[in-house]
Amino acid sequence: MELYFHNSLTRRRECFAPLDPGHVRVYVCGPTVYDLAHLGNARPVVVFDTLIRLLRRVFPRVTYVRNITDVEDKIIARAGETGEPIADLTRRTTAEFHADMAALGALPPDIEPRATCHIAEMITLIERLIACGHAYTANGPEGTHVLFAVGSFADYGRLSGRSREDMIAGARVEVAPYKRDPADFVLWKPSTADQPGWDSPWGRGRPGWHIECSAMSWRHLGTDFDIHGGGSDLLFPHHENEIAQSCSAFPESHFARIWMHNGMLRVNGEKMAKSLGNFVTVRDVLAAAPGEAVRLLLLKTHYRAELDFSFPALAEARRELDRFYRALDRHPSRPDVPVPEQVMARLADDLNTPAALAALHALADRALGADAGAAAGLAAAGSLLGLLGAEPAAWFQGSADRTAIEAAIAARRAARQARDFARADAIRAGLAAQGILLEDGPHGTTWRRAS
RNA sequence: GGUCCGGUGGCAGAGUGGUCAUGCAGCGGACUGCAAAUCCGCGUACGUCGGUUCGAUUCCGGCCCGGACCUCCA
Repeated sequence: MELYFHNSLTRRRECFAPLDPGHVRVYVCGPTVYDLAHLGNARPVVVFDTLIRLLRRVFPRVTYVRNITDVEDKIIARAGETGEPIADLTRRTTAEFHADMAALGALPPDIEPRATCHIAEMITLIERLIACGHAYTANGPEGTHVLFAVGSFADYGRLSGRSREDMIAGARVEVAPYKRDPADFVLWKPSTADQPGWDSPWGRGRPGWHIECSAMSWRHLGTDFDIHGGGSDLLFPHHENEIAQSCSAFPESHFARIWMHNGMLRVNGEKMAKSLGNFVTVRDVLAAAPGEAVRLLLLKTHYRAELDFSFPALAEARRELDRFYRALDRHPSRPDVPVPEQVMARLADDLNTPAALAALHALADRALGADAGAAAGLAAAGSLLGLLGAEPAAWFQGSADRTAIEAAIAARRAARQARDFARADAIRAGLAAQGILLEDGPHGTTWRRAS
């Protein structure tokens, strides 16, 4: 099956042809670990998890690398504010990130490199860049910086589609005096005694942000690989700088072939961001709905579009899952079948998850109409999307007090048989007040938690 | 100011040059003691003004509106 993806670099939909059809290699920018993940941080994780699941169905081997940024000025700042040692802060936050992403049904990457474990590779890369004239050292008040010379890379600005003039005209930051060109960016910077630092040819210091991804992708995927992903806000400068560094250090290489960027999560029309204070953490959202509903909410919008988050939308995603699970519940024994063609075709077209979900609804319709094959197809399609992995009973009933509920149902049955409908309805209303809904069917009464 | 993306029915959200998205909500009906669930049916959607075309929501241009990036950001 042929896959097509929108390539940010060419701004076009392209047929996906891996460099090695026997081994697809993907790199996605991971979190900076200094605080709990918010839902915006979770979107690329869920989106690219879904992409990886699709790639694994189509290609024999996939290596998925997603880094952890554990050296960064925000981490230093946070540790300074709270007094928590940096190593503890990054370890704890990484564990919280893992737990939150697992709750959203995201499988771990194959390799999760940490920046602090790749300082040597970064230094090697920076030395190469200096040697071939793409980087230079400059002395500031705190010590020696190494900067990338943007002017030395002819293609700079190609990914983000901006000219050098644009970048200079729009510069809102004060330009450090040691820069030869205002657009030059830091590869290595000096650390004071109380900041984390590593010995280097330029003295004790720490890396700039961008070099780590060039170093880690090189180390784990090689100089050329297939897909590089991340949020659209990383397009510039982060990804632009990665390209400049990697392609300059390895002039014969092309770095990533396809760049995929997910759209931003919004709240009330504005980007969700820590700096705006309008974020909801994954924890907040998980307190309001099961992780699976959160995942579905994220997949209901195409990954490249912006997505406006709201709690009512989350509740709607949960109701949608009720319908899927109801369809599965009709057919308790479901053979393993391939993912239906309709679903595959839609995912193969730039990971069109909303269109694929419409196909899942069509399968649910048929399953509710007693088509067991459709139920099996629905389960298979759900599995590809990282959804519908629970047992319907677990989805509908969760951890409610089964014994008490069944006793109430028995009492209500007796009342109904005596045609005491007032009492029967009172029992039903009492359960409803506890969030338990009853459904009378031809084979007796079943119950579920309200959604 | 520069670069880029988008404006679809009550809401969410795909897609297409010429009968259908889909979901949620709503309304009517069937079923039910009443509900719930399920099933059947319903609602003249494509920001605006021009252009191309036999025909445009879909292509092109202007305008209006929203958002992202240009600084840390998923």
